[in-house]
Amino acid sequence: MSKCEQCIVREFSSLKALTKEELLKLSDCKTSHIIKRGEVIFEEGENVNGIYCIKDGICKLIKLSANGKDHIVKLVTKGELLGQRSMISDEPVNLSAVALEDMHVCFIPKADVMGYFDQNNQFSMNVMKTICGDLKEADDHMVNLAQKTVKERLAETLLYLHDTFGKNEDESLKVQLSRDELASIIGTATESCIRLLSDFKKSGLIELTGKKIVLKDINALKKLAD
Amino acid sequence: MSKCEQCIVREFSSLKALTKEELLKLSDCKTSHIIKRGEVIFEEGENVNGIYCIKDGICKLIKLSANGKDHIVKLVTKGELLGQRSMISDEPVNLSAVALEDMHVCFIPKADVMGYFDQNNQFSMNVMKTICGDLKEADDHMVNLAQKTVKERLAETLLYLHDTFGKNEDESLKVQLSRDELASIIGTATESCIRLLSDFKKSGLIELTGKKIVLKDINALKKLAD
DNA sequence: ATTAAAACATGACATTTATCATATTAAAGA
DNA sequence: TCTTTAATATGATAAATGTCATGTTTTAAT
Repeated sequence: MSKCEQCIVREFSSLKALTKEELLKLSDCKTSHIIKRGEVIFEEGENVNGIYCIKDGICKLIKLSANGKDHIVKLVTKGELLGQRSMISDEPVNLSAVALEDMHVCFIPKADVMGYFDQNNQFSMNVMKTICGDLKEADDHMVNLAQKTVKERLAETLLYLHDTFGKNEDESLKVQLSRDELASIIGTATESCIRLLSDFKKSGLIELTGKKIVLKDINALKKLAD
Repeated sequence: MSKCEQCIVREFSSLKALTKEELLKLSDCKTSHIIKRGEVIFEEGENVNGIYCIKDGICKLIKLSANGKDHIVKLVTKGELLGQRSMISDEPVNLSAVALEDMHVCFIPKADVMGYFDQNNQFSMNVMKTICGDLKEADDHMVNLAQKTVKERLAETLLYLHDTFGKNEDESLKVQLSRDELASIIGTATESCIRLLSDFKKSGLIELTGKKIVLKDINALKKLAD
C-alpha cells in the first residue's frame, strides 16, 4: 500500500495540514480504489461513512431531480476530497459521484478522519474553508441559472472547463463531456445544447471534432458569458 | 446592554454551545442594532469582520447578477447567524443582506468569535453543520432552478414560505414579499410571477388580498411543485 | 467485422417565458 | 388631503427553449 506522506496529491487537499505522524497513521486506515469511467463512487442517499481523496481522474457530482433528469452540480478532480459535507453533517450524501474517466481514489473511514478534526485545528479549518468555497460557488451558480440565458451559460461553462481543467496538446478541452452531460451542467435540453454548440461553431467561437471541443475565440466567449 | 446568556434567541443558533462564561464575555463585545425595513445590513463585497446574530425580524440575502437584476439567494430569520461563511473564508461577504421587516440584530466582532472556534469544539462544529446545511440547500435550489418550470418553482416557494415562516392569524403567509421579490426568489420576470399568481388564484389554489397571500389548497400546490 | 445501441445532429413545431405597452391600484410624501 | 411615485395587473407580442421526429454518425458488443 502506498504511503500518504509520499502522495503528492495530498498537498492540494485539506489533508496538507496533517503532520507526518498523522499521515503515517492515515496510510494504515485508508483503502485504495481504481474506478473505471462511468462507474459510481457513491450514490445519493447512501451512507458513505468516510471521505474519498481523489488521487487521479475526474468525476461528476450529480443530483436526480423530480422529473427524472439529473443535474451535474459540480466536477471534482485530482487533489480534492469527496463526502466532506456528508461526514460533517452526519447525514447520507446528497449527491451521487460518477467517474468521468478512470480514477484512482483513496477512502478514509470517518472514524479516522474525525479524530484529526478535534486534534488538528488547521485541518478542520481547511475543510471548513473548502466547504465555504463550495457554498460561495453554489450561490454564484444559482444566480447564473436563475438569470442567464442558456447561451450565456454554455459560453460560461466552456470557459470554466477551459480555465479549471485545461487543455490537451491538440488544444481541445481536457474534460470530455457528452452533449448530454454538458446540457446537464448548464441546465437545458440536450438538443438545445447541441444546437447552440453548432451555432458557436458556425460563428467561429469553437471547433468541434467528435467529442473534442477547442475554444477558438476566448474573448468573444467571455463577452457572450457576460 | 442586554445579556447574551439571557437571550432566548441564542438557543436556536450555533451559539447555544457556548458556556455561561463565554456568553458573559460575549455580552461585552457585542453591539446591538435596530435595522428598519428596507435597510441594508451589509453589502456584497464588504468586509464585515464579524457575524450578526438575528434577535428579531427577517432579511433577504441577495446577489447582484451581471444583467443588473438581483436574485434572492436565501431568507434568514430570528435565531440565525449572518456572515459566517465570510468570517471563516476570511473574505468579503459574497451576498448583501437587506431587512424585509424591522430587525433587531447583534454584531459580534470576528476577533471575539474566532477565539471560541479554537476553544469550543462544539461551537465550531455547530457553525460547520449550519454551513453544510446551507450547501445542501443550495444544491437542491440549483437543481430546481435548472430543471423545474417557473410554475413549479412558484408553487414550491409558496409552500416553503408557509412551512418555514408560518402564517398570521388571518392565515396569510407571515413573510410579506413584493411580487418583485417573489420573482427574484424563483428566478423569473416580475410580470410572469404576477401572472402565475393570478392563475393560481383563479384555480383556487391561493387567495390574494393586496400583498397578503393565503394558501387555500396546499395539496394541490404540492402536486404542482412535484 | 458486423451488428446493435448509443450519441450526435437538425428540422418542424409547441410551449414557456420575457418584454413592451398600458391601465389600475396602493403607498408614500408634500 | 392631494399628488406623485411605486407596485400590481393584464394584454399583445416576441424571443427563448423544449419536445418530437428522424436521420446520421460514433461507439460498443458479439
